[in-house]
Amino acid sequence: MTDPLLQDPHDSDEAQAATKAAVFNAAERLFALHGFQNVSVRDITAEAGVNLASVNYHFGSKDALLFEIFRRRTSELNRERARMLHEATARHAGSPPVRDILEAYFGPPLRWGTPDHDRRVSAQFIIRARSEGTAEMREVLRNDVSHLERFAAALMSARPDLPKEDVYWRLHFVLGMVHNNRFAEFDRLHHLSGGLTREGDTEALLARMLDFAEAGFMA
Amino acid sequence: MTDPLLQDPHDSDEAQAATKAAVFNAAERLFALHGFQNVSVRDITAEAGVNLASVNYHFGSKDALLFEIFRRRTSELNRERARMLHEATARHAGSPPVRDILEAYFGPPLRWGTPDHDRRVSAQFIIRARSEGTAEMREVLRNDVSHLERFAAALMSARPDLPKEDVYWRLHFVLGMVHNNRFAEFDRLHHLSGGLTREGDTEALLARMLDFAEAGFMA
DNA sequence: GTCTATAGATGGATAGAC
DNA sequence: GTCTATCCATCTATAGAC
Repeated sequence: MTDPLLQDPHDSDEAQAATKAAVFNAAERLFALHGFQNVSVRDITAEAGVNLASVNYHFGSKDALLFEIFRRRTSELNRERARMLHEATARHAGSPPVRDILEAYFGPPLRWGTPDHDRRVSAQFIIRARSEGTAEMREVLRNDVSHLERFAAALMSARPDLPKEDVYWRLHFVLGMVHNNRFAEFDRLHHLSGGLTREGDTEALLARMLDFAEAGFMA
Repeated sequence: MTDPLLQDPHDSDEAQAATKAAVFNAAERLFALHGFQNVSVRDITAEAGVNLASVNYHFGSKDALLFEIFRRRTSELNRERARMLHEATARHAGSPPVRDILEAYFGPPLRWGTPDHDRRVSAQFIIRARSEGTAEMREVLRNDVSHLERFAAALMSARPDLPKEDVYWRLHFVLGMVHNNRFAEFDRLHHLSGGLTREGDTEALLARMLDFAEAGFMA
């Protein structure tokens, strides 16, 4: 009975998993709020209530931790987008209209960003990754465009008359609209408009974005 | 004749100004290429061919240097935009159409970004400032919206039927399109499109952006 | 496995010689 | 004013005690 191989491993396993998860979540929140370079391993372990060595023990290094958060969140986001695109395709007999395609791309990150949504920090993390990421993350962002290929193909199918070059450029413009939804930019807009704009109503914002982007695509 | 007050100050003044300018230009280029946090004072002084203490002597600190570059470049950019908006207003008897307003906003940063343009690094510097800037820079970006107010007013005048709230949101979308014109994003688009998109032709890109944004504003 | 103590490296800033 | 040498703070990563 004292043979360690016969001991129930659950207690230590769960404790270890809990520590790892605490580090993961603390890191994601701090990175999303303050930026990658402005958060130290000390900040993370203090926030998570674990000891300083945990980051290296569980993830190998600060950069590896950053990369693991990045991979998991982008994977989840793109899976959700793919699912919505798939559903739109099924609804429209293989070729959904532009608006439905764009909604599959806009919807998930926008809904994640809703105040009080449990994925709000994930949304900000991903936005930060694009401009502040490590060389490794940027390499992935630059080369891993497989999820975008499906959207580009769907858009070409919806607008077969449009030269492919134009579809790609318009997709680029649309990406810019999405990436610009940062806290700081909302603040600025709120200040400029004298409080007229309220980003809290996600569905209204989504509708506005779709109106704008759809018109641009139909030009 | 040995009184220092009577000496011609030009030699030392010019040498000092040359050192300061060398630091300024080296810093702008390195910051634009590699990001603010990835460039050290040592990198800058080595690139400029001056001694390590020059940054602190001429600018006070690394952050103050960063801020001075930021202030000068944004000031120049917004002055150019204001001039173009002013000219468009004069051309159209006080109320230019949406496309001309947008061109005054898009044109200057896009033309700065043209390959081989002498302001190409300035354009990238400004784009980086938005997402990587210091707290002080972000404070300015958030509060100093005076140049945007003129554009918002012009757009409201061009679309008096549109609720002001909509004008502000669409302006926000348009800003996202402009801010997304980074080297990394062009690379990604180039990769996605299999080489179909060529950002080198600035006037063609400007026309594409105006087609898209104008349609979005007219929706 | 957890935690402390510390190594090892880097970078911003500055004193002081010239 | 310019430049070297150095201080001092900060950070990641790890060795070693428990």
